[in-house]
Amino acid sequence: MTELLKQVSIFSSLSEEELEKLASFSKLISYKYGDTLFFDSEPYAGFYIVVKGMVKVYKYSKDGKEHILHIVTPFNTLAEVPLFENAGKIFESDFRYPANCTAIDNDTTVILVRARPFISFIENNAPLAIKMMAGLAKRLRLMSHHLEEIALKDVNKRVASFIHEALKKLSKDNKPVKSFVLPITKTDLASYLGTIPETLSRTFRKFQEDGIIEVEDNTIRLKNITKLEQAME
Amino acid sequence: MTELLKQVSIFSSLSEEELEKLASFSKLISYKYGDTLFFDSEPYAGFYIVVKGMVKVYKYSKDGKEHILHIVTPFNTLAEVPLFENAGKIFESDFRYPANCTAIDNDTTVILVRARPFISFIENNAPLAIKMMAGLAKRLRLMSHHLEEIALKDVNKRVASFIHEALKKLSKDNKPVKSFVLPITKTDLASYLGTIPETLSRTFRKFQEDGIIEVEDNTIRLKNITKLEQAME
DNA sequence: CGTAACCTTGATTAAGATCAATTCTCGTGG
DNA sequence: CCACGAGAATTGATCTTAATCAAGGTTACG
Repeated sequence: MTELLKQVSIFSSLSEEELEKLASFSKLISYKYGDTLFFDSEPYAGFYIVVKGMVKVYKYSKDGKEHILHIVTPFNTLAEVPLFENAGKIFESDFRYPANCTAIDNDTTVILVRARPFISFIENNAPLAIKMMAGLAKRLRLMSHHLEEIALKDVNKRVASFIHEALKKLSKDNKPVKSFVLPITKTDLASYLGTIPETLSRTFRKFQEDGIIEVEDNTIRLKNITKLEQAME
Repeated sequence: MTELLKQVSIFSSLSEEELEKLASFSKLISYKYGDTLFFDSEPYAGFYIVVKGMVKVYKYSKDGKEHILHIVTPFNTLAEVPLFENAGKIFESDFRYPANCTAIDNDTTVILVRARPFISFIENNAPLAIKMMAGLAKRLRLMSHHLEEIALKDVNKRVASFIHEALKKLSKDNKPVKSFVLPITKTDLASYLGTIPETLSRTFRKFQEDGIIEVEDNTIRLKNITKLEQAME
């Protein structure tokens, strides 16, 4: 397991010895598509690192609508919030997971890091604390961006921005990528974008008719970057 | 200034000496209503602590719509995210404020804590790092709650929840509070709730007609808790 | 195969934004 | 001290967006 832990960026500076200590209170677990890692309000055991596959973190509204807060990909962490929120008072407070989490890849593997020993571990390791803080800060920025998208933009703009960002993320070294495969179902994507499958489907169709993109199953191919950028604003 | 710093919960464990060190690279600044502390994308100088008054942190959409991300009240911090996000690489990266921030009280005082010296300061102080992490984690939870509200609830439910939470926050020791004064303009509240003043005004009126609350200027008085709770779900 | 989940398309409806107009308050300057 | 103008709030009429409702088609898996 230490080999896996080493690949997690926040742990990259740990010594072999520290990694083994970390591994000693961690646990490797595998899931299939649709398996649930934890439910909202369930007692908190610790945080997770996805090492393979993918999971979604989401909430339900009272009437059963689902909204995906984020999708977590390999070597990223999730559910660290309760850990730090209660850092000082870990033995007194009963604390719980703040959302639901389910595997959305049929071959998903995660590491569960138990909360209590980890808190002791981090208390003597300021550099690690600062790295984890960077992770939290990044998450905060992503969530603030997500909120901004949902609060300020209509569905067309959200979808256009999503495609634009996805392509940008894949493009490296001045090599623009112009197509990608959706790693999740369109239903989940709709939920992540704060809409419903019907509306997302219509939006994709409209974008095709307008010559912005081409959609074939789960592949999205960019046809006209200028039009895409116009659709974003 | 150390007297003020001492009242900030994350600094509560610092020694007199440490507080003075902190004060040495901090700066007390006063603002009037409408004064802007910083703009989105402006170069990052450091984070702020509100010690008096109130500020709003907000984003603009392309067509000028404003959405308030959060309202910051005395002895809370803001704009710490860039600090940690770049913690390791503070000297290389040009980093910037991620949103706009404006005073919304005519007598607002803040402390600006400069980023670079603070990073060095925290690097040798794991307990402080962990406390700041708790602050970030709490912010993350609040933002996730905010996102949930906006993504999953209609305006009626958002307004009802807002009133319910405001009353709950003020109620202590089994002493239910049944009225409160809005600390911000209704226009700002509308922006925070992801709607517009017209819609908020109509919602308040409907709630009055339904006998849920009474609104007089900026005072909201609860008339029927059961109906309020029904309106929330 | 058969069932269930996913996706698409069409028709309808409802929520809430936009547009427009009026009133009120408050701070500023004549 | 009063007048003026700006921002805030309210109300009404209208319009747009996207959710809901309904149905059919396609794919994947047991």
